[in-house]
Amino acid sequence: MKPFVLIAEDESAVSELLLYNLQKEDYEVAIAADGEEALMMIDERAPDLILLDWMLPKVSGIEVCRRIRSGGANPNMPIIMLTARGEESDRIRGLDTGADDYVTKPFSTTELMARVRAVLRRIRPGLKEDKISVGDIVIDRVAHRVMRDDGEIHLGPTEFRLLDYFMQHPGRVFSREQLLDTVWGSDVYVEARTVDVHVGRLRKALRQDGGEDPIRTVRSAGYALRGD
Amino acid sequence: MKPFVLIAEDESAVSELLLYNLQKEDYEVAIAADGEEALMMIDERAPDLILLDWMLPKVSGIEVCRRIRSGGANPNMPIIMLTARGEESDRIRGLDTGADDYVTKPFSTTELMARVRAVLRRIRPGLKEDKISVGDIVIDRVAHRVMRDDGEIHLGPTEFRLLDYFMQHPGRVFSREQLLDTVWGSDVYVEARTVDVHVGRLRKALRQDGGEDPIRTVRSAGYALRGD
DNA sequence: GCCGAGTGTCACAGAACTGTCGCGGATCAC
DNA sequence: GTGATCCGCGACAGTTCTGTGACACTCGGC
Repeated sequence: MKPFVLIAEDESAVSELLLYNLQKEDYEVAIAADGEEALMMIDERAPDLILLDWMLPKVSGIEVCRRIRSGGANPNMPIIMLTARGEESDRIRGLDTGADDYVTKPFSTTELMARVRAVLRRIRPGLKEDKISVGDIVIDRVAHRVMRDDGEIHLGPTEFRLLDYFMQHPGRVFSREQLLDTVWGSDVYVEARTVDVHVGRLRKALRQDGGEDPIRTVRSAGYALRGD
Repeated sequence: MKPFVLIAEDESAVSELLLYNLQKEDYEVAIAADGEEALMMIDERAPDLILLDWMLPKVSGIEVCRRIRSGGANPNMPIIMLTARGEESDRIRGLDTGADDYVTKPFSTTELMARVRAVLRRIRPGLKEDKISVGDIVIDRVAHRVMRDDGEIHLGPTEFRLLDYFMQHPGRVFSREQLLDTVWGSDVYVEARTVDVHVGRLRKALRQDGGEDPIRTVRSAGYALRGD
């Protein structure tokens, strides 16, 4: 179950940026452009986390925050406030609006993502597990090890990240471009065919002890890990 | 069994900082943002230690402290009070609220961590063992000695701390940066490659009597002690 | 001052990993 | 069938990362 994040922000430049980054980290995301819409969506869709702009049209962010806290479906709903630098920043900290965290604009997206993870981990522990297993494959991200049928499998860094990503979404098909974006990073440029080679290497490593090939090729679409 | 620490603190800046540092020292941590939540979690999850803010929304820290001491599951639950400087600090010491220790904000995190360790050691002796063994390696932190197959191994101070840290988390991979942060200290600046050299020296020392290399290199990630 | 132990940095060689290419086989549309 | 794509895989050159010996520097003991 993906965590569902609601962005309440009227500047589309900001909300689009957040949307892009959150989706990349595999959250389900929705955008509300004003306070009224935000309150409606909070009520209807019960987000796991709200990124709430301080200033919003119709109903301000502060008011939204207050209303959440003072009743409604879930008064403990995690809230991260977004505020422009200097925008009553001193008073904000003093006010007991009840946000879980504050971020001042302009913000670093990586920092914000880290805070999102931190807040969600606190609320929904076990969100990012140390160990995942799919079928007979077990990946231990803390020890950085991969096991299959109690035999250890050695993978290079890229193959490890690739398998890790597949195992977070078993069964799902990813295009080469998607894989390059997430596993390699959106900033590096490499040929799409490179993915094929690494998938090949990953398959070879996983087949070592005579196991079945756990990766499915979807012609003209991409690759997927065979779900269980 | 990891010790479980509850942070009862409404300022997220403070609680996040504590969260980060406590997790780094391998405690299990939870945060309560007000007194009510704190009491609930104390009841439900029986923490080994509470870091309790003096001023808390809904139910104050003092009141939480009083309620713990005057009955409930464990009246001897260790409590470290966090108070703002000058905030009735004189009276606090006079009051018999029954906290085990007091720390005034702003506090040094290293000092607070030391106090946390101290309180837990007093309450749960043997929590941080004097001796740890992983595989055939035994480290005695009190005597500052390392044994392997009944032969003593001499290590320099840095190598000793390095091995000590590895042995607290066998199997886990640490990046060079993490190791510098914890083993060297976050305030000193040294090259990341320096870790390699010390790991090399540690390996050499541990290989003295012909034993296997107990340290695993994880390319582009860091080092780990081979778990048992 | 001298000494030895301990430390941080560097340079270099070798190991491990990466991205690309090209070929041949598999699969698809018609 | 047949031409056009698409994919698996071995090969390879280039790059990155790691292990280690060497060396200079610090620091406390004497």
